[in-house]
Amino acid sequence: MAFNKRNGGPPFGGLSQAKRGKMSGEWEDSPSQFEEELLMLEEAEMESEEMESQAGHDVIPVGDLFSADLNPRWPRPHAPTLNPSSETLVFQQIDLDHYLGASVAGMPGQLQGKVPIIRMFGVTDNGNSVCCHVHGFAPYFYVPAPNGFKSEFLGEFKRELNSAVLKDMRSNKDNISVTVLAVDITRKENMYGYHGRQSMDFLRITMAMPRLIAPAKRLLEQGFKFGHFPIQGYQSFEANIDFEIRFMVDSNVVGCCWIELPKDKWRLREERSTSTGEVSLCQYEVDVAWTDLISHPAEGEWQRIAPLRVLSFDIECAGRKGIFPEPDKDPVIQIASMVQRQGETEPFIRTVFTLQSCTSIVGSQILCFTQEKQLLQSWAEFLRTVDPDIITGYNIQNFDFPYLINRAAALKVTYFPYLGRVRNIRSVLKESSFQSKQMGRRENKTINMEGRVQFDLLQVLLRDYKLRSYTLNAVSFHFLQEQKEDVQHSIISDLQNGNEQTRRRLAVYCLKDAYLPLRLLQKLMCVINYMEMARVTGVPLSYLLSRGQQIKVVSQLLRQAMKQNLVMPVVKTETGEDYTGATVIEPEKGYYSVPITTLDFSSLYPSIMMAHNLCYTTLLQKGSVERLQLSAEDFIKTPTGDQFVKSSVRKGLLPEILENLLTARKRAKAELKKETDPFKKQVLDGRQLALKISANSVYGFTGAQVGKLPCLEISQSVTGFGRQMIEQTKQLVESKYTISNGYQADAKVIYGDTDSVMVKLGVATVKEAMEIGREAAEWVSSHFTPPIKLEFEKVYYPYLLINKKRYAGLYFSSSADTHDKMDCKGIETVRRDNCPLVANLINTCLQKILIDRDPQGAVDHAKEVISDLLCNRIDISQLVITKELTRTAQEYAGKQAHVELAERTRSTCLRTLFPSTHSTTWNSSCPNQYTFKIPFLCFTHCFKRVITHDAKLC
DNA sequence: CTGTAAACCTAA
DNA sequence: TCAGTTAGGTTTACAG
Repeated sequence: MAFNKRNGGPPFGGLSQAKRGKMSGEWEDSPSQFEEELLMLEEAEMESEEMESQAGHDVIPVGDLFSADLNPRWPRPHAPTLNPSSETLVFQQIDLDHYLGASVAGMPGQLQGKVPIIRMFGVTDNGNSVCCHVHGFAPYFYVPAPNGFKSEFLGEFKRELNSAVLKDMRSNKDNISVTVLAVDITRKENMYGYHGRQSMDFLRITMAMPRLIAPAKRLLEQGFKFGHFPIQGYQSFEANIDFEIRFMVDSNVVGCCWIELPKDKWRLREERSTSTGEVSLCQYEVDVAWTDLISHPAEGEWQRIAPLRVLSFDIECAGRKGIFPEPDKDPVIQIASMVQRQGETEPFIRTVFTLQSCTSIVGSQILCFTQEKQLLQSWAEFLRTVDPDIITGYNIQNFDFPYLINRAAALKVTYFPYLGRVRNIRSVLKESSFQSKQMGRRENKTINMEGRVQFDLLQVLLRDYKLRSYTLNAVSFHFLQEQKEDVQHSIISDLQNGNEQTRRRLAVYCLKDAYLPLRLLQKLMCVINYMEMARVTGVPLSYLLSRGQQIKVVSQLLRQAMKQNLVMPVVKTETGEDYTGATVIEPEKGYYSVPITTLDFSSLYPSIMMAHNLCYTTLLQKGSVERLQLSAEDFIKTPTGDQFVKSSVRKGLLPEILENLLTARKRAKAELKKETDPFKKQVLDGRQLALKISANSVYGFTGAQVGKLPCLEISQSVTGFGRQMIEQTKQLVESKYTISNGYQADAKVIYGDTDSVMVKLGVATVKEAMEIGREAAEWVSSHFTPPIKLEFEKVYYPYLLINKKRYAGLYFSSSADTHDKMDCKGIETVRRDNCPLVANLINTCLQKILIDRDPQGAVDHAKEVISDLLCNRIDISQLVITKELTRTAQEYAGKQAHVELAERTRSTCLRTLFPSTHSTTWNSSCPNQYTFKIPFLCFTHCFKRVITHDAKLC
């Protein structure tokens, strides 16, 4: 395990390679800081619980592991008996899926054969787990009714389609006799394009199970004949919607919302024995009709979060020297787990399962096993007993879980791979790879775990944060200023093969690796932020980590469309030409020792879509203007020549969604200001963030050519308006702020990108630059349609404009007297494809130029560093590009890789500072002289400098 | 030596 | 069956 994610440790080379002899002295000495923390946890609990369980923290023999007497904390709190006829059941839903099963007597839906059943998992306020089977909801899609269709043809259509689908099946192992459950006529309108608010007859086709939708759709598209109607192809609508999303949209359920089952409307399942008895491990297992459940919008008291159980774990494997551990050969020797209730600050279960004996660790429980099989078996039982709602860890998705599953299979631990909440569903490993423009090619492993959300912290960080390194050690240091326990992964096997003391050392390490993800999850408020995102966009929590951006927009679009009786077409994806994006104003490169005012359009693309009512439902396709006899006041023509009706004719769905998102965001921000409870504050902050991100992804959705519903007319109109606006802004500012209008100087827009302009107003102070900036923003805004708004954001003083998308400056916004920060865009300091030496050097140079205003100092500093580099006086860690390290470390393990890498990065570094394309790297007649260039020094009149050194270049 | 893709990463 | 957009700078690899 250590190899993949654990190349953290101390930066290699920086610390001496620990030898066994030295270390054995070390670990018996003082306990680490982490051990002291564990001790404090223990003491705090002893006080509050008065020795509730002494056995819980000793090394206990296997056998009575799961007895509540020995481990009272493991199981969930006792679940009071509920009477369905007189009591309601209320729970927060956290995961949702569907399965095919026998119908349950008394519940709606087909009676024969297998029926789709929605399964919701959740937790009550009391911390009890719930599994709720929702009955009677069937998948469906639409096709337009053919011309001349009448309701008396419905039966025939249904029969013909049913037999066509049956015939199409290659095998029918479920022995399905009915595929089409129902066909109904309904009035709907195609959401793509404006057709004069004409609703048409649509056939709503309900299928027996979700997987029958695709063949039915295909058969109808290819050409379908029924009754006396001629053969014809049908365009399908909403046939590509996930069944879970379909259910959630139709029943008004959003991700992580609270569900109420009214009294007398639900049924409690009996013990396992009967055929329709309990199938899950949950404390309450119930049945309800889909029309009977009540979904509460996340407002007021329904914003709260149930006391979810979050389990974090980490495994250690005994790999062979220099070989990445392989599950069919190398044993799992330890598994550390920590369990925390969402909202609390510390884990209440801290345990390590070890192979062979292990000295006790205060504040945690150690369970020792002599057989690896038994260790695995018991850990699986531990997991099922603790019954976590959320499982986290570091790289658990692609390493720990797959390793455990494969190892358990190799050792034939039959009852290991049942990690979900449904008794008879085996957790299996699936390997898949997918591709996207955003992420590139990604190989991924997945394991099904019904009812539990896998929240791999590495995946969260990869999605939400751009970091130089994603090792647990680096990430912990970055966010927590804390690091892993110091154990080199190369000695893990030695520690295991030592004695109970050395294994204890390993256990502390393993525990900490389970603890850190929990701390990070808390610090970054992942659970809250993701829950808010699930609530705002309406998708299940698990989709946020397993799926892309589009599903979130689809979910919102369908919800909005349903209100207006609009249906979404299935479009075949074909990639065409790219469309034109934003304008980047040609920069007037240089160093500015005067204040530069920056004006920004806030939420540019969303506000353009709102201001001009751009939507699928308002798009006028070719010939529509004539056909619908629209007058010039009814529609607009966008800069790209596309036409859309105005909101007076029809208000678009997308503008509506965006308005809802942005007003909800304003409200959340206002509430955030008033709120004093820190916990509620976190929730609100998570929400406003989710709302902002959601608003910004709507534009991208319309432009995604390989997507669910691309509409390039919308996206190219949006960017077209944007281009027009930035140009107009430049002209407005430059025309008003002139000497002839009584201002100190002629204003000049020196740069601008997409939604911003940087203006040299010719004023001497930051204060003036701010004042005029505010006034200018307001004045320019008045030239645009609301809610488009230009805002004054900041003043840069001084400002170094290197190139398009590359600049730096001191950022003034809160005060005119002191700068908030040094802002760097696009420069080596913010790029992750440079080694730290380059980033630090450039950063220091920028500081010297911008803060100290000492360009010569920058040059001197650069000389010094480069001299150190040439003379081999630079620490290896400064020369490493982390990405390359992780790649190379796997190619050749061990120290040799580091040395080779250092050589490679040293030359990379030299190339960066002595770019061959721009200047001569060295003078061959004078081999000790190098000309170096830091690209922006040219703006400070210290362009090329010659450095002389007397070291040999490696 | 020059020109040009491709790879990478960032700005917005 | 799944994947948000375009613009643009910089370095590297490679062909001619």
